[in-house]
Amino acid sequence: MKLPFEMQEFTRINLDTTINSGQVFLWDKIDGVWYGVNGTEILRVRQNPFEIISSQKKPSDFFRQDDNIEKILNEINKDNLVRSAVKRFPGLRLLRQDPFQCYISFICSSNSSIQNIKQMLKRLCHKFGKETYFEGREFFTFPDAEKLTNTHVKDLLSCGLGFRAKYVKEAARAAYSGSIEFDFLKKIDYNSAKQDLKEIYGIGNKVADCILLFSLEKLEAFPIDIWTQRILQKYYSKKFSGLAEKSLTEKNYESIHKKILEYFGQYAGYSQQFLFKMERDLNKRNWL
DNA sequence: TCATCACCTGGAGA
DNA sequence: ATCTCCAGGTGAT
Repeated sequence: MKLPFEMQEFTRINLDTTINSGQVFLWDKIDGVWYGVNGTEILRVRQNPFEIISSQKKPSDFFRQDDNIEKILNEINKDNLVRSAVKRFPGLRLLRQDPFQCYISFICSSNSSIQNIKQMLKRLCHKFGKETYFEGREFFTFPDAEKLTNTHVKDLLSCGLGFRAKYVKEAARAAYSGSIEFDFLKKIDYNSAKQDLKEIYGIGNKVADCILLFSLEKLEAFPIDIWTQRILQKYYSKKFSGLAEKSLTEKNYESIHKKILEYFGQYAGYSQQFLFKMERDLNKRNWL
């Protein structure tokens, strides 16, 4: 009999845990209140009492409050490891991010550290975003595709993007020209959307999965990075018949994902978030 | 198809 | 102080 997660402890969103789980980069806690940039939207979120204030008349459902978390938790609850991760991080949620920001953010994430990624994105906003005032504070929105398309690579370099600058420029152009269209990617199935994303210079399996999971409604996406790989090797090498021990080639990545999906089900991405959070926390060393 | 390697940059550790 | 090493990968041989 599976352990049912139905207590309020698990269904209430925990902001600290969720924001500090490596999904988002442009969030700051000021005087106990979280402020974040989501595309052109600025959010102000308080934990207790729980309150979300958006700069937009029509706020996005950034925190995925429409998710049936009880059902999801029970569905991914396949073994003791996931069970302990869910228990250890009650209130951890996936977020629904602005697709363009998410797309650029994870292109910037390659071979970088979270601290660095935050710096890069902050500078991108400061340099190319719109200055706005919200709740008595100054913010810079995330630049749009047009703005980033029309910027010089050297200006991207000045934001510290390094070799990612050319990726960002090209990716922005693809979004601006319409050769990649997020609303369309939301509608089509996971595999087709992933294939389209991987056409973009600078997007491979891992980055594509992050974009799909965090902004394009593909909850079966299961990004496999160095940490996920470690998790698979440490705890799942038997269940997944040694696949996790091999290097992460194109075919292997796909094969692993297939098994993961069979095992964890349609909400596999949620299981990834819990496992990732747990493994990173285990290895402390201020990873955020 | 697969294994190697270079890659910008900034921060941590030696 | 100065250096090495590495970080949520990807693209090119």
